Amino acid sequence: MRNAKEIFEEYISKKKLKFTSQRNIILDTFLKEEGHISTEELYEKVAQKSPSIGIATVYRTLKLLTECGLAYERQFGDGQSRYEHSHEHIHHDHLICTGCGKIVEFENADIEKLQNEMAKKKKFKVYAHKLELYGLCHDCIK
Amino acid sequence: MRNAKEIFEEYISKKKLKFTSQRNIILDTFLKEEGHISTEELYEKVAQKSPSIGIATVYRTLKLLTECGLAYERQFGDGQSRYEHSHEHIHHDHLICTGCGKIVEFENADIEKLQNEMAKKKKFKVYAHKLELYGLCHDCIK
DNA sequence: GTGTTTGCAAATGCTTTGCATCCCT
DNA sequence: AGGGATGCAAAGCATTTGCAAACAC
Repeated sequence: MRNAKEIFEEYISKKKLKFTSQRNIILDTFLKEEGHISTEELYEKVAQKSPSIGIATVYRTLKLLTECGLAYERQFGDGQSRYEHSHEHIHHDHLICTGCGKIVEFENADIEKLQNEMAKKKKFKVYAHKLELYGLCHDCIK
Repeated sequence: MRNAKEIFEEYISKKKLKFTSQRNIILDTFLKEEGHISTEELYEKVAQKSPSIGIATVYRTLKLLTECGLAYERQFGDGQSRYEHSHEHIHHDHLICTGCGKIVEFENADIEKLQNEMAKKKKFKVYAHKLELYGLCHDCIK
């Protein structure tokens, strides 16, 4: 299985783009991150290693990572996009606690199967999906 | 079954807010609308009836309608929030064509059942969910 | 009357873009 | 060498907010 950097380099060269040190650092930092990171948060982590990198470059690189399928973009309704890596992860969905903001991931093959059946019925070819359940977690119910 | 205006008036009085002509017009306009309307689009429709209403009031009223459960807020990734009415509609999800932007609604009780089971397993009490399938519609596959 | 709401404009927050310079290839 | 990439600041959007005047109750 190709690793993330190989996928990125392949995408870069196929599009006749350039593999710069900034893109390398941003990719590494992104891959080390678990969970759902915002551009701002990623920028702060990147700036620790390389303070001269501008946030615009982080935005531009995150867009590239999304295009080549290494990152998933998600909007949880807090006014900014959040990203997570798709590589090395099986597909999963999210339970979001509206009390404390906690995000729990889950994965359910039966739901996916039903989704695909539904898409077929509506004559869609589905490439991606988002499923988010909003509610209160165990701690916040009290 | 209470109609939308009753629900809104009830919410307004419970919160000791005021039922103004602007809120009335915005609610009426919103209810006449089918599908997924953005704040800007709703503002334009409202302005046809009552040009003096400002867009800030539309934003504020839409927030109220969301709070009292009459509107659902959705983000389809085009950079703005879109709203649809929840009243008089059974719950449904969306198929979104990334080719032409078409949005098809569907409803599937089996998926909802699985979602609730999953929430229970993770000890969540779920109040809302969003399910969106992204892909190409029949016309765009060609 | 009094506290909320409104319209306006200014402010905010996230994201994108123009441009001169820099740097892969 | 040459075209894409970068950092910066400015621009762009959608959305929110401060405030004085207007209004609902």
